[in-house]
Amino acid sequence: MTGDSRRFAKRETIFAPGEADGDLPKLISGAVILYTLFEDGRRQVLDLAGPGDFLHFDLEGAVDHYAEALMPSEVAYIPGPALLQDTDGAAFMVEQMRDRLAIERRHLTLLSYKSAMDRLEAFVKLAADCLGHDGARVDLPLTRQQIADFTGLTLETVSRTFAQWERDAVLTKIEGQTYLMGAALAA
Amino acid sequence: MTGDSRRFAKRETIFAPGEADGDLPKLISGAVILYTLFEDGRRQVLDLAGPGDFLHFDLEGAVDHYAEALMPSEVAYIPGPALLQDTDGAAFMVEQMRDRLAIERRHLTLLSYKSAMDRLEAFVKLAADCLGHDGARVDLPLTRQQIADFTGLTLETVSRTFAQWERDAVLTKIEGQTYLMGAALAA
DNA sequence: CGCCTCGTTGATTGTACTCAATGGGAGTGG
DNA sequence: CCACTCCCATTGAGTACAATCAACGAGGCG
Repeated sequence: MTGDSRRFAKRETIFAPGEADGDLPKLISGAVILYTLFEDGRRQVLDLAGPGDFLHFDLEGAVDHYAEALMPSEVAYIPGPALLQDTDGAAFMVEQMRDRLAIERRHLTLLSYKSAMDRLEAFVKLAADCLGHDGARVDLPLTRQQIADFTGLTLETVSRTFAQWERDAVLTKIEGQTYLMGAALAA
Repeated sequence: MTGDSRRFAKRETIFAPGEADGDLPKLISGAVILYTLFEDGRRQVLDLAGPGDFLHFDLEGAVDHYAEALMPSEVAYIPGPALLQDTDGAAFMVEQMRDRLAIERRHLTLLSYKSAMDRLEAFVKLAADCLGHDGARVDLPLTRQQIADFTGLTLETVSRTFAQWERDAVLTKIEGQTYLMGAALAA
């Protein structure tokens, strides 16, 4: 079930729309952001992927989004058609897709919130679940712009809200991109 | 591949969270809305389903959303585990899930738009694709509140935008819930 | 008729967007 | 080492747009 694998540097593009060759890219380690690009240059982040997640499920058709490494990452390429031949493999793939669907729906729910704070609270929790966290410690290897593109806000609003949270000790920057979630967020 | 089937009246609940029995509900005819309910009573519409769509993919685990008929609908129950045993069946299911994922991502994109008009324009197109349309004629068997819950707006904003569109002949109400999309929307 | 749900329209307010300027850190080259 | 640049982040001021609160209208049904 393991196939070829490749390593990607931070900020490197793993694939772009239109590329698909029957192999399914599965993230072994690192973190990846999936997004689409509009004509006007705006980006919409579709998903975050952590170790174990598939980056797309297109066996043959054209993928319609970009994948970019948020940190040094390793990607394995699983032969898709072979996976489907096997009953256990098919069940595994269905389970993976169901998990993705559930994540997308949490993302949908996030975007339905009308206030910036509600959205960002949901974002931090979702990112923690997608990318992994150590208790109340979370890594957010995203730029403010990427967080904005994930939450449907502007980078300024994201910046202001995080600043407010730091003042209120809801979220504390430990160092770099690692934060400590306060009681209000840890739930 | 066909199993039992059941008919549901308009506004009837097809299933609620927590119910799942290994059979996959597939919509034969009609239209269905999938949504979640928050503690505060707010609803978030997750998806619209038309003929041929599965209403969930949970073989055993608990479903986490509601399904409600938007019009008289018929639902077939496909034995899920049996479907997975078969190679063609598994491929079919994977394809269905991939389509759902694509729809959810369009929905995500819709919710990332900041203006009410952009969101509702994307909504009308998405609903047309999900529920079917006859050229520029589209049926929107949703209440204003349901459209609001789909787009993350309020029912007042939806009402105002539709009124504006009727004045500008962007969207014309033919009768009841059937509308005619103008050039601006037909794209 | 009275009741209820759904939809429309109006007036006001608040929040996040927009435009704009400044600050800070990483990397490069003299 | 310092000057320079570039990118990302922060902060400020003003504004626009949708949310909110509220009243009213239209249709369906017992």
